[in-house]
Amino acid sequence: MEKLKTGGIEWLRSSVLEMIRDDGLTLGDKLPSEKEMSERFHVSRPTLREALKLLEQDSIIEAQQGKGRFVTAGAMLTIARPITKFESVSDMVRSHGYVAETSILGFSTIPADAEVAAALGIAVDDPVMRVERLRHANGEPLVYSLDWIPVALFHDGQQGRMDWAGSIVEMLTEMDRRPIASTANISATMLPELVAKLHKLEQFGPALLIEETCFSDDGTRVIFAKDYHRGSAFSFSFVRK
Amino acid sequence: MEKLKTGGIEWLRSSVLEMIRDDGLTLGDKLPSEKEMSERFHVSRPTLREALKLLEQDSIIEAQQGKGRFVTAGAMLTIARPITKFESVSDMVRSHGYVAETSILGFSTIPADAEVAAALGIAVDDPVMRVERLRHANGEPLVYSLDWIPVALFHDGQQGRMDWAGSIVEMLTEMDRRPIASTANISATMLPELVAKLHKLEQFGPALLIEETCFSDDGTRVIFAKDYHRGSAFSFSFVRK
DNA sequence: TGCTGGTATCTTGTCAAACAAGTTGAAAGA
DNA sequence: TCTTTCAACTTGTTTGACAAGATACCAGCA
Repeated sequence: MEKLKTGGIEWLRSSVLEMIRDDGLTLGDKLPSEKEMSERFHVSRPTLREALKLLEQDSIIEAQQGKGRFVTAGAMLTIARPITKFESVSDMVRSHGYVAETSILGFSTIPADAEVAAALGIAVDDPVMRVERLRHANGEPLVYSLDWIPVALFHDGQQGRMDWAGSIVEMLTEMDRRPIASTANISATMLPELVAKLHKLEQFGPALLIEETCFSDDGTRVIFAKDYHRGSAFSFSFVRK
Repeated sequence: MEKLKTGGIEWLRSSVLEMIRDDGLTLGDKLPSEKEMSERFHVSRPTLREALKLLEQDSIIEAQQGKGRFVTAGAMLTIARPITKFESVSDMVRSHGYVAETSILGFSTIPADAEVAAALGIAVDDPVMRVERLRHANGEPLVYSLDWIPVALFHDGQQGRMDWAGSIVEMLTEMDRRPIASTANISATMLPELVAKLHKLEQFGPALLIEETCFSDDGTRVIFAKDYHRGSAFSFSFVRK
């Protein structure tokens, strides 16, 4: 029998999902038996079961010994761009339908304070590059961002030649330090008074503040970011279960 | 050989996690081979693989054919109470360290407007129970909540005898309509002016607004809720990857 | 000595066949 | 008609086998 060249378990997982959709299975409906599905997808039962277990973990299907597998409520709740999907602020702004420009409000190398040091897992007073930026569209401010990046990540003083207007994610990618995940914290606040006054953002209104620490694939913490999203312009979706 | 009486795949999954922790495995370290682990946990290789695939989906481990399985960055980012975990507002407030009281600001049966009808999947003008509540601790307001529940869920006019001061989740549980998941939307805003004025909440400040539609296990939409969390008192964590 | 290539052996990926255990429904018996 | 029994499904688990990629080692050769 031919192998699973098509792309492993992940392909099988989405094949089953596709089957559920195409066959019009809805909540409570019974899936074909493991035997039947393993024949339909040309895989063995153990292999199929690995894929089914993934769907089970997402509460999309449910198994009942002796009876079969059934579509559960999790299948109904899917979200296009959940906040739990890691993406750069630039991509996020784009996905909200804005064509935004980026202004550099300032950047400098400074010693890390206690908060930044703790977030990045470095020592207090270790040097970090601090970048302050504002994204805006049609003259309206959208996101006020603060980013801290450990200077230790840069080679031989290359931080001087950086293009801070672009995506920091892309910049780090070229340095082989692409951030792939983060732990984040979300809250509501006003812009810090000093910031609002300095950059004429008194009309910004309530902001959705996302503080996140980004990790590269080797576990290095590469960015600590505070992004103030203008409340009247942004909202994020997610699934709770 | 004895069966997996201890609790199925989920038990096996956490056993592996526990092993990673106890053996002090960190990022990039190699896990024992499948053969070795299946012997250690007294399960067969296919069964073990089902559990390992779950960890793989969470980016906690990574498999490389011919080399082995390795701990990846996802293992480093775990969060105690992620916002993606479904829980009642009461539990959430408690977990933030508040001993809160609930005040009923009002409740009434009204026809659903377009927004509520769309969220609950019912027709406009279908009757819904609207409950308006405020949670507060030490005289300080914490969460202003609006809940809409389809009247169709109640039997023979029992909505009059309800105890709205308790958790709506618990109430629905007794009606065999326990909400188990939701799709949610988060944004930052101020309290609606009218609400602030009517209930003396002018000092509430910026609020974290979570709008969510809750589902019971049979897929019925049982609650549409708008919860305004006081910005200065709440923040939520989650993992992005 | 130093390099090359093959081989044995480790790993994960997949498959086939079998049995255990829970569920269901129909046939057999009272 | 009602009850019991049993055969046939289902998922859960095990065993054994082979394929394919990675690695270490060792013999052979220049």
